[in-house]
Amino acid sequence: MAITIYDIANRANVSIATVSRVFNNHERVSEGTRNRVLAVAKELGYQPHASAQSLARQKTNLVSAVVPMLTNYFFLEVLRGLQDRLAETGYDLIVYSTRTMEGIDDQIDRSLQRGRSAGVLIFSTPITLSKARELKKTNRPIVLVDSFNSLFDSVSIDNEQGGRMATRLLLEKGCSRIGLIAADPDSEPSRRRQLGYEQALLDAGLSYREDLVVHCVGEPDHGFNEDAGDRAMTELLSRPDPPDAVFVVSDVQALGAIRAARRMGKRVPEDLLIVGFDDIQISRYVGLTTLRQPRYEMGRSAIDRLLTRIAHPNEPVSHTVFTPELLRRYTCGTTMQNGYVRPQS
Amino acid sequence: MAITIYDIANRANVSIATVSRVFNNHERVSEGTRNRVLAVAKELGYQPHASAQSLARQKTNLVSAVVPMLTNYFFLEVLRGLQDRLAETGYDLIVYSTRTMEGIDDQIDRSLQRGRSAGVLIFSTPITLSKARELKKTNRPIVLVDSFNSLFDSVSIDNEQGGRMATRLLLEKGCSRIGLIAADPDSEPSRRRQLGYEQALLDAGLSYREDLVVHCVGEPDHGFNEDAGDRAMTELLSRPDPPDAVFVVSDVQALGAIRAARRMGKRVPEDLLIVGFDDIQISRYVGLTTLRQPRYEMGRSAIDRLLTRIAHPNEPVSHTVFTPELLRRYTCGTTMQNGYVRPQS
DNA sequence: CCCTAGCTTGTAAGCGCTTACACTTCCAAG
DNA sequence: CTTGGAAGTGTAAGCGCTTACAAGCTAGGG
Repeated sequence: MAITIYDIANRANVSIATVSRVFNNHERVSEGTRNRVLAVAKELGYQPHASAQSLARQKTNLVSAVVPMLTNYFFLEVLRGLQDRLAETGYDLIVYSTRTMEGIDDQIDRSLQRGRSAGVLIFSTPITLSKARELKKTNRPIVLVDSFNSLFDSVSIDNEQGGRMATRLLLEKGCSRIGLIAADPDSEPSRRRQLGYEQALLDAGLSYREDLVVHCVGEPDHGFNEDAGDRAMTELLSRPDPPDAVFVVSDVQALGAIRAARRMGKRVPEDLLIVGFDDIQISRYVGLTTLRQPRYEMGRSAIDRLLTRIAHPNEPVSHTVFTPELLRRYTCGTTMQNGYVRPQS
Repeated sequence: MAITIYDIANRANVSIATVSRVFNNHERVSEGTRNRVLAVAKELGYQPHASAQSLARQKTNLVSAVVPMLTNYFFLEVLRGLQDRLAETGYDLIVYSTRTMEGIDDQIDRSLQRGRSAGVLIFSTPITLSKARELKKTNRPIVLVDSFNSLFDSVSIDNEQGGRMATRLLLEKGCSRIGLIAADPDSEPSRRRQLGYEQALLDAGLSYREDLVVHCVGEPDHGFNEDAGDRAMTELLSRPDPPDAVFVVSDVQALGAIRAARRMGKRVPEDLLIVGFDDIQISRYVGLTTLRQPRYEMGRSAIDRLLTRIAHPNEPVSHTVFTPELLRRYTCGTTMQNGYVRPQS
């Protein structure tokens, strides 16, 4: 078997307590003993056993992240923020991810298992009321990222504000028939972005026109996919009085929407302005105007919150909200300079 | 404190052994007892303690992945493959990632800690001979992904073959001054791809011309970044007899290379053909001809190997090599149909 | 020379679970 | 009526570590 603290103790002629002390950097160990133990440990290639440690210490140095659709570039960037921050703290990260929203509850339960991790980050997952109560009862440190629930700490983005910013930009550009391509109404971010859209219209004295709005329902990933965007735009453009600009609630959908628009003979941005949301990696290359989420910062911030929560279980719940940043690019009529995207001929 | 197996045992009037049996689906527990225990457990919201379990069982259901540069889209896709396969097995995944190659050895050591995980996947990391011996000595299940070492199981791609395919394509297109933009020579994939390039030239009766080759050295991420590609292309095109086609060993670099070429007045693909490597997500939109790595499959395959290794520690080492797939797109003169990329005006 | 304080180290009791082994019933076969 | 075996359950010994408490030792003060 592998070598344990006992083997070291034997060889170094000390008790296991002393060996443990050496490895935990207790003072109160004489220089001589410490060196002897360290030497033996090195010679034998000793490593403390992680499970035994966390059992005895009554705590673990693992943290979990539950992530739906790891496909999405969004998470990658957030994860990077997490990891960078985590590296500074001595915690390691378990990633629970699922392709679909179906399995997500199981993953959450799993990640919550006692003794597994010190706390859990739950990404982009709307929490039902009953689930929230259930989670609260576990009394485990939990931080919601990219979603909101008053019972838990959260780090998210101001989706409404984003929706407003997008719509306002299109209004400024002189558009009057501003359409909306939303995702599945199940999706909270989508709903909030839509809300922002409606407010901006109202503020501008325009009324909400149902014939300018399409929801992507019954699609995979809550409608957050390219084909859904394509279909939605196709639908929108075949209606009697089609829009002269469209706010699409996500970049992935926007990509499909652009494709559809061009296929149907609309020039973007000459005939039709488009604004997306998320600033996924591709958007820069395609010249898609969009709202950037500070993903990296959100990741760091989320870990910070979680660690604080772990340290102070009873402090009041706190919510961190980031404001998205508007990136004006080609699809809203801004001239391009990056060498990839060219105006249509 | 949290509820333990003892609490359940008390309330259900059985011994802790029986409770344990119930939770481990032992037969030899009468229907009645089982139900009673389950009922009590549910009522009290009991969950077994993960660390205690793995300590007692002498094994864990965690698996680690050590990943350099989580930035890279490459890993995301592989991780997806991993997770999908993992979900079928009951294992969970710890992700160790680093921004740079510096910290990678620490992460490896950390991931290798006893009792932490049942096995480790090491990504895209060249292993020095001494490190290899050291790792071998730990006797832990290890699988190398996207790199090769005869001492360990590995899942990788035939980089040489890929380099050959890329170069041959450019030869077929009638190019005679085929350049190469490589990454840092420290990078094994880059070296191998270059090797393929050289072979293909030789096979075609052409000689290797040093003035057509640029290595990206002293750059972040071993030269695998857009700006490095930009600088390399700038350099290449300002030489006396510049290439009429360039094989760039990675898509990220290729993106920068294209940007530079266009800035310097070269039309791609009219004046200059370009082939990349990796098929990152953007490539499709930009119309970059490239070699696709079957990332998803590699992920699945890697987990399979690791699980096999965990189950049979003494079987001989095995190597799985995938062949890349050539994707002919716009930058090698193929007509585009996807609606994003247009020929230059 | 004794006593005490301060270091250093050891002893042992957990942490929460698994599991070999032992024990008690109960029932069918002899 | 024994007896043997199967079924159901309990006892207790770990798994490898941490840590409160106790004990041994040294040196300095009175």
